[in-house]
Amino acid sequence: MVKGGEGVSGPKKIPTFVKDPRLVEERRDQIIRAAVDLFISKGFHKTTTREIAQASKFSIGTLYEYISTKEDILYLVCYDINRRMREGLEHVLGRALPADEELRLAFRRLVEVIDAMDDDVLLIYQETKSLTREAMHDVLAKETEITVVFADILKRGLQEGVFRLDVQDVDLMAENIVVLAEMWAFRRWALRHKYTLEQYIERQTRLLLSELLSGERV
Amino acid sequence: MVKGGEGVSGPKKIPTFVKDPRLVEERRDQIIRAAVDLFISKGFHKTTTREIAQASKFSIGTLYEYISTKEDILYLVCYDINRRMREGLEHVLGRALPADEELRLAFRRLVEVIDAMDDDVLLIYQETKSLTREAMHDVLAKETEITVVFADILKRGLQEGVFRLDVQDVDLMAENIVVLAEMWAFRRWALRHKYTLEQYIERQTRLLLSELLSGERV
Amino acid sequence: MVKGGEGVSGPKKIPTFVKDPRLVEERRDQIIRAAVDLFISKGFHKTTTREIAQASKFSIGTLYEYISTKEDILYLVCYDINRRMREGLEHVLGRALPADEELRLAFRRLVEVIDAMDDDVLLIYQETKSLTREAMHDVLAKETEITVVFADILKRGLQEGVFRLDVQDVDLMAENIVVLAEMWAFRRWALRHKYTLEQYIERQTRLLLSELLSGERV
Amino acid sequence: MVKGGEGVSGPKKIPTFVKDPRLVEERRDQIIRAAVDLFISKGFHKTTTREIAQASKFSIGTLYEYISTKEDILYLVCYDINRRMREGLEHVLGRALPADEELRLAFRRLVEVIDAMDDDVLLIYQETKSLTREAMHDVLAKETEITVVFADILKRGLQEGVFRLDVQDVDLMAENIVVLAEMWAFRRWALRHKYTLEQYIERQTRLLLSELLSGERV
DNA sequence: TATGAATGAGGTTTCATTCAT
DNA sequence: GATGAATGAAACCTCATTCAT
Repeated sequence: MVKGGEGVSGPKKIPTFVKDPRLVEERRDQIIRAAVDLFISKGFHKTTTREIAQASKFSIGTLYEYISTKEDILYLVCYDINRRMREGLEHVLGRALPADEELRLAFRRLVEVIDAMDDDVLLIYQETKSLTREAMHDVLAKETEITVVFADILKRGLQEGVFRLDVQDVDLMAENIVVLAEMWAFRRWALRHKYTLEQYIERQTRLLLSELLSGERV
Repeated sequence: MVKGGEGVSGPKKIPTFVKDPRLVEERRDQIIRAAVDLFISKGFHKTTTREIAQASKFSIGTLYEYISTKEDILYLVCYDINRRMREGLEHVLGRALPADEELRLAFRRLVEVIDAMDDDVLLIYQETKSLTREAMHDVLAKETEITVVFADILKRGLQEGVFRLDVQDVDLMAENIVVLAEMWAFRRWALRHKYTLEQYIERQTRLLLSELLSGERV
Repeated sequence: MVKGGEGVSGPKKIPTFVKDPRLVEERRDQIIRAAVDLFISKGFHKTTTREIAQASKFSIGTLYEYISTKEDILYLVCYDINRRMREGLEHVLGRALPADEELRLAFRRLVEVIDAMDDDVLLIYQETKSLTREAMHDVLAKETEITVVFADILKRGLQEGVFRLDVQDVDLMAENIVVLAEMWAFRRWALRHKYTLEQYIERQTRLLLSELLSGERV
Repeated sequence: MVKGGEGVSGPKKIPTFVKDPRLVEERRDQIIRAAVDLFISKGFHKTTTREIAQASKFSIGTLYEYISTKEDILYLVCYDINRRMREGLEHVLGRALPADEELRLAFRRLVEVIDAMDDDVLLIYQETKSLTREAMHDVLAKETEITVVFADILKRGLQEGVFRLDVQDVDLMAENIVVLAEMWAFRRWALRHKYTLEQYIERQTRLLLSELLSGERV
């Protein structure tokens, strides 16, 4: 028998033997919660499926009812991390604010979210390459959504004349912003003992805006 | 019996059975050259020691005369990558240039070096965590040297009054610069199809200097 | 993940992945039966785990579901040998006999048991030292039980006035008796071509009792 | 080229490339001295030839000039141990003493020698089986010499009417005596914390002679 | 739907021995 | 005679995955 079910938990359909989609989602959440911790502390390759099953509180057999490959679990985990990052950002968007205020707020929020899930962000950086090409694209696409948020703010700021920035640099600038936020996670070994979270946010914001606002001191 | 030789190839002494240090260095270079390619294409965990031996053109037994653990190879590789990055940068330093000129040059050079070894940089980002704590510190220390280069340029620029920058932001700015350079490697999936290397360097340089130079357009 | 099951097969708990204790015991018996023969004919170190798996009629993977180390197998084997020796002796104990009669009977029985499992006894002598300190103590403790049997008989004989023996020599004498029985195994190269089993038992018994019975010829 | 030399170091000729017999003997002594300690502490199988070479203070290549197999080293070691035991005994023989006095003395001496080299005796018990059939016979033959010493004393005691013993039991009794002496080594875990060396010798001697001397208390 | 025992390919590492120098 | 680098078969053990119950 071939796995045919269509448990939905992201763009990529992972085969399952189980018919009830609700059950599939619930179980996969258990798997993700268990696996993310293990991947963080031991890395993907050094984590065994047995360990994941055990931490998920079901048997190895049951685990394989809901996924077909260990790599599927990595996909679920990576996708979920990016989803959580994206959703964490959502919170502060959509309010009717001046572009520079929204940028300030969104950047702060992003760094805060990353701070709260820094191990997860690190995991993404380190293990994404273990995914299939297809799965990797899915994960990166989710990541791109975050960049787009900032690109949109920048564009609006340009239109509103708040930012001083060549229009063709918008995308690059958005990319920079996201990377400088994630850097709080992947360079924490260099940053944590020099700055507090608050200091980091403030200084990066200052540097950033000094670049964007027309010449004035921020 | 414990491996006792002292083949020098970085701060951390890796035990070897072979007594001739010249030979040790030569053979370890072979190992590094072979391993780096394999690690890049398959990842550290999916590369087998046998493959490394084969690609190094000697037997598995010989391989283990020069290292004691597979992880040693990863250490050698990571250390070597950072060394090459650092050395690539060296090239453009020490000329008597104005700080902003030197920064421009150094940044350009760093991105060029990273472009030439982008796979290697990616490798560092992805596999460093597989090292022992001690080995990891060694590797990160080597990486820090690069940041220091930029911090020094920034300090000089401040003293010379060329840069507009709060003195307490120097280190953070240096860190930013290095990350924005390395980003060319680890975000290449997002950047390569938007910018050429030249475009990337120019735009990032522009953004960077607009931040540092006192209000003037660059 | 750590093996956590509790398959009982002696004082020392050997970890297993398998949950059903009945199965664990059954499979370990298979392992013991297969391993003891191999250890006898090739020695512990020259026997490979694959050979043990093969002789146990299951795959190497299955073997490692029931033990965690090759040394565990040696422990199981050694412990089992001592158990069998001890149980073989049990047979003749507990009848209401005069002390000298019981001693005669117990010694005869012990030598017979040892004769039937002489290879096993040799194995104990040769391979016990390959065990961990803890495991070794377990095995030696089991061996001590046999000495205690004889010490008890001697004590009773003293109380009943049957034996002529300094009370402080009881333990040493018991030790001597067991060693002289086991000697039939570990000196067989010197003894087998001079005496039959029956001759050996009779002569040793005679020498022994001439020592213990008060002056009379036996 | 085939090893052809005839370095003499016992009955069994071990091939060597080296012509000078003096050198061969000297070097082999070095090997034996180094190897015996290693075998005692780690066992024969867990000791590597590299370790032996290192402890012998010459290179692995040189080691193989004087032996042809790791097993040869075990042979040299075992043979040497038995030689030393035999020679230790020699010391007290050949004086014109009454048989019972000589027995007393010889037994005491044997236990003392064994006490001084108890690890070595243990080694013999544990590793002899790793020898080739031929080599093993050589080693056991050397051991038999010790038994013969005691058999001779017993025979003389019989002729002189000092001992009460069936003549056909002489060999068995001699064997018993040697085993009870060696037992001080191979049962030391059970004996050492109950008796001092002196107590052990005295008590065993008493038990022994009570068996041999005609009914009198000793 | 859930279980967990069974599988075996394949991973890392060791080490006795050789042989060119 | 001495050296020690090179070899590669083979050792122990792991673990993703299956499938009968």
